Amino acid sequence: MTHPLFSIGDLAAFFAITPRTLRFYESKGLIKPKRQGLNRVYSEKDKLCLELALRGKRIGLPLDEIKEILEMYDPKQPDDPRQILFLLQKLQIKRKELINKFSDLAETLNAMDMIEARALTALSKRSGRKTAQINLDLDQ
Amino acid sequence: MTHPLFSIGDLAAFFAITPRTLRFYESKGLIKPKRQGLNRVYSEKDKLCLELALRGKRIGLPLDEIKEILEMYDPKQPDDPRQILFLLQKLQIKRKELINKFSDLAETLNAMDMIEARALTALSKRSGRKTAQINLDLDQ
DNA sequence: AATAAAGTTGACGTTAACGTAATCTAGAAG
DNA sequence: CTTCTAGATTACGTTAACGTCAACTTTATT
Repeated sequence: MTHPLFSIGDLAAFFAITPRTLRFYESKGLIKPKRQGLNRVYSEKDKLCLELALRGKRIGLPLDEIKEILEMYDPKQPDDPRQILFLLQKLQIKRKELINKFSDLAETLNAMDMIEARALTALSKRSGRKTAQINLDLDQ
Repeated sequence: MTHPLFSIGDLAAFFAITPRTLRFYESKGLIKPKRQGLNRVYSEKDKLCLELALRGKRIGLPLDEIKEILEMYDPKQPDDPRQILFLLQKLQIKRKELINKFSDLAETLNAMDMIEARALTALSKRSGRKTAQINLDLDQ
């Protein structure tokens, strides 16, 4: 069961990013692939880290924050209880930030619902019938 | 009931941003304050737009996307049903993007839950008791 | 042996989103 | 009348997150 390894091109293609991005993330300490000679070799774990990182990006987190989260994710658990406590505190803080984003997202979606409702009534006032038809067209 | 008006300094202070940011957003077409002579004068509506914009920023939207959303929000509804339909389509697209962010956020929070669980068990294995105490300290 | 394909390391370029500094103006306060 | 103070404009500076290009190496292919 030797875990699969990936070249920089493989991984870039898989996530639809460029090799440059992978090298850049490495330079920022987000991923630390092994080497075979000069060439980078990515493990399954590196792939997973990258997935987490890209998810972080999609929700608008800067790379240094993503790095912090990845460091917490590191399977090398700290032994010292004081360090664990510190990690738990950081987790709480990050969690609150993310939950705030959650409500910001929810409110933004709410606002868009209102816009849609307004547009739909404006439309039905003009076209009389056909509203149901139009809704069908729009939902997928 | 004359609606309240704000200077650039007022509004900046209210949202804890700088006047520069307000001028910049104006230059990008996000807000269009009136003028008294040279000075910008912000209405309640401008304030609301700004609130939406800042919310958009917090969830990681770029300014040009925020601008698109604000334009949809514009109370000047289009008359032409074709334009309304176009707006509804754009809304659906944006909505899906935001919902994707939602799930990304949820999964990221999930990952953090797993990290926390791991850290908590690692902690309890070491410190035996006291786990409940620690949880109390951390929640809030 | 020569060429193509994929990878490596610099190093400079680019875009977004402001920060910052200089200079200018209009109104308020002493 | 001078002196703040707030705001305006212009313009250059900055940071993050890569893009792009040049020059070189290694491996695979014809």
